[in-house]
Amino acid sequence: MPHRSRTTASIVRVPELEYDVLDVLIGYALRRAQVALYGAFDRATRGMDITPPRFTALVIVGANAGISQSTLGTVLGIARSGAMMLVDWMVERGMVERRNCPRDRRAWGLHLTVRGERFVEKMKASVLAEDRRQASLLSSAERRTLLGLLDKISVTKKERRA
Amino acid sequence: MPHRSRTTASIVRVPELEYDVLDVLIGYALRRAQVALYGAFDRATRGMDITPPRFTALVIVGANAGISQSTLGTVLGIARSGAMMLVDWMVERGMVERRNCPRDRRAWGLHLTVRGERFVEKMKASVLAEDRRQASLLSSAERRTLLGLLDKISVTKKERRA
DNA sequence: TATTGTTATACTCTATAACTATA
DNA sequence: TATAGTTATAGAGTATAACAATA
Repeated sequence: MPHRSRTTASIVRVPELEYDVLDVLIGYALRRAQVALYGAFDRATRGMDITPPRFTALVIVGANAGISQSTLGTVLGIARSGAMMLVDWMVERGMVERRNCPRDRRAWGLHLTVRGERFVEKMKASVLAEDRRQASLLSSAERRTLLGLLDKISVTKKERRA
Repeated sequence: MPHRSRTTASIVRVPELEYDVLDVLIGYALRRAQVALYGAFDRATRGMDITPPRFTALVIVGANAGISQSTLGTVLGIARSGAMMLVDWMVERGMVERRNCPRDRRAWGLHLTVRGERFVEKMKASVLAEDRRQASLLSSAERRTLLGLLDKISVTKKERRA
């Protein structure tokens, strides 16, 4: 399940066309909405060289100092090898440090550097503002409703069984 | 903006972790929901060698006989070259035919074959059923509300200016 | 045995740029 | 000039499999 690239794509609704079953599929409606929100994300992070997985990784490390690479991968829904490359990227840019983990000598404990903390704050503020701007097409009540409904359907089959 | 691969990924919510700003971002909630719906899509199309772009392309061609490759690309939000490879794939499997376009001799008119029509019907029924099953975590009123809210935020900046 | 991090490799989807035929 | 289709190339993101160190 690859993540989206930097390029701002757009799904244009062509009025003359029939969309058939696509008009009633929650999955397709989600994709259209996500493309629009990715546009907002792109504007918010322009010039920062940030992608959605990088954003998520930085926020998670910032809020969970000492987290391991494997756990980070689980949160992002990617394999260990991918999490590692993501961490490499953050380390190369001086935003994250790998420190020894006292409890498990196999694992690294990930921590934001001071530079990383500054960057994460700036990035979060910018993304949050653009997300709100895009979502300003909704009232705040509608926004809460949307978050609630999305949360309800975000359950995987595995979790439902558990 | 690459599409998702076949592998059913999963974003696991780790209860011990702080999610910080991710909990209030519409964009992140959309991504989680989309991952769950992709799981449903995967189950629905297991063994069919179908991906979301292939599904969308087949449905659109089926509902819009004679459509050109470029228009198809616009609907999917991908470049012409990508639309072409998608059409190659459908043609190789005997689902779609490229016919000469009477109005514009540069373009192809795309049409489903009889085999393609049968396949599309089967595929649509299966995907719709799984989408409903996943969305059955919602009442039908909630489902309509969700579709409406998603539609509201699916407007790109370009469209808003227009 | 199972798990963490690592490395190497391969695959999918998409973009870009250049070419041709037609508009 | 601009657009439709084509071709070739490159890049991002992810998966898988295997290995060493540790649990």
